[in-house]
Amino acid sequence: MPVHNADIATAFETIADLLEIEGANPFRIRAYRNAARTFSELSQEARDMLARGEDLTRLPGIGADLAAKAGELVSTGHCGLLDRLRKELPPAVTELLRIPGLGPRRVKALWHDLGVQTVEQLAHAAQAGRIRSLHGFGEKTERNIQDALRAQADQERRILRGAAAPYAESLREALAGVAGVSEVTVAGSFRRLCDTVGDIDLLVAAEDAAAVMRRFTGYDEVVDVLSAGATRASVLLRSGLQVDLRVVAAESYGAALHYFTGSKAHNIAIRRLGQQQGLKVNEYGVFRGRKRIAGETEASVYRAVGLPYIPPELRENRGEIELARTGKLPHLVRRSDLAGDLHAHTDASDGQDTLEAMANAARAQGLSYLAVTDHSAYLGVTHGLDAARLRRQGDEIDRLNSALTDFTLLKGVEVDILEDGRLALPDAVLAQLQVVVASVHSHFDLPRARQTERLLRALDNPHVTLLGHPSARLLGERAPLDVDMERVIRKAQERGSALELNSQPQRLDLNDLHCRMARDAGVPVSINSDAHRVSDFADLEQGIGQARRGWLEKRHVLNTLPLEGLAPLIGLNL
DNA sequence: GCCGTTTTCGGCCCGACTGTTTTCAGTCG
Repeated sequence: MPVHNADIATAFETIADLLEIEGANPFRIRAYRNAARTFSELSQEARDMLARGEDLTRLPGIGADLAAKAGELVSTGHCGLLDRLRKELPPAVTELLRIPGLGPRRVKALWHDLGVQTVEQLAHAAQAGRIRSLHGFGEKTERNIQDALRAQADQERRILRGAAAPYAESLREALAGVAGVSEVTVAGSFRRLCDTVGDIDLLVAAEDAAAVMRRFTGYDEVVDVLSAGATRASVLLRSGLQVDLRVVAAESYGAALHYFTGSKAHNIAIRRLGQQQGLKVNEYGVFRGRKRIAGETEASVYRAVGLPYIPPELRENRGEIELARTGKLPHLVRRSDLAGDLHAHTDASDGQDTLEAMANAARAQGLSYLAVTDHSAYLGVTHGLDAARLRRQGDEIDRLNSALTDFTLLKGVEVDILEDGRLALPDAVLAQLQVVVASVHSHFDLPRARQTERLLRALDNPHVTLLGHPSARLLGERAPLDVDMERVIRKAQERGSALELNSQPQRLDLNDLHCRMARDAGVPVSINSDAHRVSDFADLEQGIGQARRGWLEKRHVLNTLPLEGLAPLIGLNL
């Protein structure tokens, strides 16, 4: 069995968990966690790097020891340290760390003193009232554990950013209405435009924190107050969403916004950077000794540590700080840069609106071209088009184009990629079209080798313009295809094809890391709506957010080109 | 376990809130 980066990351994460419960040096534990992140975000397989004789210690946070352990995992599938830890501690106890309120010390006590290893055993121990007798535990803690177990059972961990937005917005409005409040911002992963969010983080600048706290904990959607102090509180909404609030004075707002936006890894890196310059960075400001030298705005915080402003979408400690230091931050693509859209449906297949309505809606969104890409006939459920219907649709597009000014409809199709990588329409039909989006809509669980070959073969078809929603994931519903994306991107590069960044909130596919891999490989990304109704063009905003997280600039995005610039790249005669 | 414009040793981000304690450890973000 080949060992993938995700396997290495899981091994290191488990080592970190077990070391933590053992009470090891916290910095050693952090080293394992950092390494897990490095491997999980790596754009190429460590296995391949080693095969090429590359040195893993060049990776951030990987020294001689961790490089050797990664090598051991790749060559043997095992890690001596992990095997030893597993003998000393039942690996199931790491599950207990995921329960809010349980950290390493308490997990260790539960296991050592009560023999509790699993979540089930924990529930039983709590039920029987055996936890309250442990040193450092009490009745309240025991009750909190039971509550946490119940909450975990019926709560999805992360939800779509788009689904969280209305809750965030109405809370924001409620708090903005409190007297003395000058600013309210939704921070956290929501502000970093992550595709999903685990909770909502709200930051408020106010003269009177107590009034804000009262309004927050008394908000009518709140079903539980998890904690509430003088400047910080957490609540649970009826929807199951957790919301964290922090209130600061206006003079600290920028520093607090920076702190509360994260990511955690970015914050740590910035604080270390400050530390090296004799500065202390916290949510109240940047301090030299006792003197505050910055904090009113985020820009002032960055300036104080010697950096230009870094947009929230980049704050993941994935190299943005180094780029900022050298003045080489990317100029991220914006919604207004989009000139067209290369993937949309009409009521000819599974869309809701007519060709003409979709054209008008796209134009109203400021776009100058739209590829009409209804489904191919293969999928019965979507009323796919065969050769004859595609021809008739083409005639209608010709008629509309002659009537439209400053706007062009392109003739296209979203053709299914069959199980073996062939396409669901004959080449002769595809050859008549201007835009061919090839997508996977079936056989999602093929083994990695076959799935990868399938996509490579589809890209080998000379008529394919771009690969639609390449991982086929549906957030919260369907895992991404098990596929070697590095090879797929390389193939697209060889073939001169593009990859889609599908803007549907549930897809956002390519993900941020794969966008960056495409960028590095010189493969253009097309940010498409995959609209099925006129209102769906609004989703492009989310696609742009994902693209920005993937470091894409205007020049990396295919459909920022005007039609005249796009045409030669996709083999189009205007 | 990593790392170096001050270090090859001795540091490693920083503060709020809770509960169990009687001054603070544990957890979280």
